Amino acid sequence: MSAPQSAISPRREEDFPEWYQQVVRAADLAENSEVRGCMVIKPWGYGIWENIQRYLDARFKETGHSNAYFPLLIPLSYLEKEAQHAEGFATECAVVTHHRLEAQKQPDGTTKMIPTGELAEPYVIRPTSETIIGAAFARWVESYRDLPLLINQWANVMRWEMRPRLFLRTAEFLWQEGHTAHETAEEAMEETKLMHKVYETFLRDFLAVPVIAGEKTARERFPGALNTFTVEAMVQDRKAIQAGTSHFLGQNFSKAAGIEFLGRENKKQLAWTTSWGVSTRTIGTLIMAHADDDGVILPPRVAPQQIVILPVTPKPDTREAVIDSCEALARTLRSQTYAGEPIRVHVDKRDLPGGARNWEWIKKGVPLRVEIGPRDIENRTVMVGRRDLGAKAKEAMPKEDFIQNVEDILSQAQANLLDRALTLRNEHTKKLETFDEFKAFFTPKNAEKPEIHGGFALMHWAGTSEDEDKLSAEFKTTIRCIPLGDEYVEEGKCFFTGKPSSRRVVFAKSY
RNA sequence: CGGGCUGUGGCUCAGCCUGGUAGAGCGCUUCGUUCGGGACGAAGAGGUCGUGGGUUCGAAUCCCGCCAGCCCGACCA
Repeated sequence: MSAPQSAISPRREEDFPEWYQQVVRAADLAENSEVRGCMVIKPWGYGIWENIQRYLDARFKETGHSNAYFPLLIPLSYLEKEAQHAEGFATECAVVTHHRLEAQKQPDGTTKMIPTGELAEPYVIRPTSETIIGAAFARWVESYRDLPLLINQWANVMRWEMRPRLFLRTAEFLWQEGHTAHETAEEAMEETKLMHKVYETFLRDFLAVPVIAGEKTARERFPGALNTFTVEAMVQDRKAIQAGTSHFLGQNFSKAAGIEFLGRENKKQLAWTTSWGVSTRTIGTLIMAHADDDGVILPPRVAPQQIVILPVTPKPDTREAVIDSCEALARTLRSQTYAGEPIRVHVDKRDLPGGARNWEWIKKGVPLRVEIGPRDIENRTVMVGRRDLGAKAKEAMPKEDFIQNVEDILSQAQANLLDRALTLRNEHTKKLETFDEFKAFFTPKNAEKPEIHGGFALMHWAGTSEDEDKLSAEFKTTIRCIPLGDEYVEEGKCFFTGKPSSRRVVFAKSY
């Protein structure tokens, strides 16, 4: 009878991880499958991914990259070529050891399939493709004239994670991985930074998620990389999430794979390589950054549908006129653009109780809901609900005004989400000086049932990887990055070792 | 991989201790009444109780093995 306080239970402050799972379910984004750790991405969730792909793919092409595709299976020996890399991924690899099945009739009449045909050399299902792409690059590169080689692939990869969570950490996930080879270290570093910048812009402008861009410490680096650049977002439980990484691989992988070329001085040289990736994890980031206790809130730019029109049909005799009016409005809106693309509009004509249908779209996070009923047709008005202003927000406006201003309204919704996320991050980012302050910041007040606490701590740091281990063991905090901006540069003293430090780093708990 | 817990209609779960052969709420279908609104009533569909074995006249319930999932650790995009 009476509607619950909020559509999602528990609410964020009650149990954030459970809230997250319920939001994913309520919005019909994805579900756990029968395959351990692997999810089924449902149309609404996949629609988000398609938009992410479309945006990023355009940026990659603009910056000179081409798409290609490499095998899912990697010869085991390839993974052994780069020692650090091999160790980094060793504990999470699925291994293919057989290539055929034999049907065996059981006494009870059933059939069992027995793997036979053992492979001489097992294959590993790619956890990432540096090694096999490196082998291809070695074949493709002979001269400095073949460089730079700028390749991206859209693919699935598999990492046998211990504790999977929808979107955030699944055994199989979708991503793009860029792989490039260059003549000089400078060029490769420039590429690494360029793609890092692309990711930062993507998160901010497209997903409305502000990020701190920075460099990883040695402890947090990609296995085999000389440098890893990251973009770190803060989500609503104040934890950090790594939303994209760009790696400067130096000559490690060229050495391992033999990516050699004849240089301008007729000398054999090793190429300098990079790799960079963004995964379906960004969908989890998006949810945790923006969703509220009534479900997902999608920034318009990434929403599969930006506007859903809901015909209000109280009486059968006006139903057809209302639907016609909705369809006409949809056509008008679709002929307009937002952020350079035709506006995506859906008319939900399903014969469902109006309230239930409305709530479905609230939980899915569609940016604008537009209701049109018989009275609106008479008055030439529409009821507009902006999801970013809350589930209940609803405003009547003349239809012509809405059509005139729809692009602005979408822009405002997009900007509002970014502002809100930025405000949250600023509120929970603190410059701290002492170990005691650090400890207080990262210690929950209620140890039994830890409340949402902490955030980003900007600390002076001059410690070692072992010191990072200690802090990680005691507080579950890690250095998320050494941020790039000038605002982090200042003289001070490391809070842990007391040694002099010339810039602050970002400490946080993370996903 | 260690420690704890759990597997029962689509979903959430009760029943298990004290064995007698399956229940609720939500969801779904149909009909009616409502309806600018996450409505109400009635009727109905839907379950080899994770799996294999054992004990028993009889097992969702007791015992053993296996599998899967969840939570807490270690690992991670």
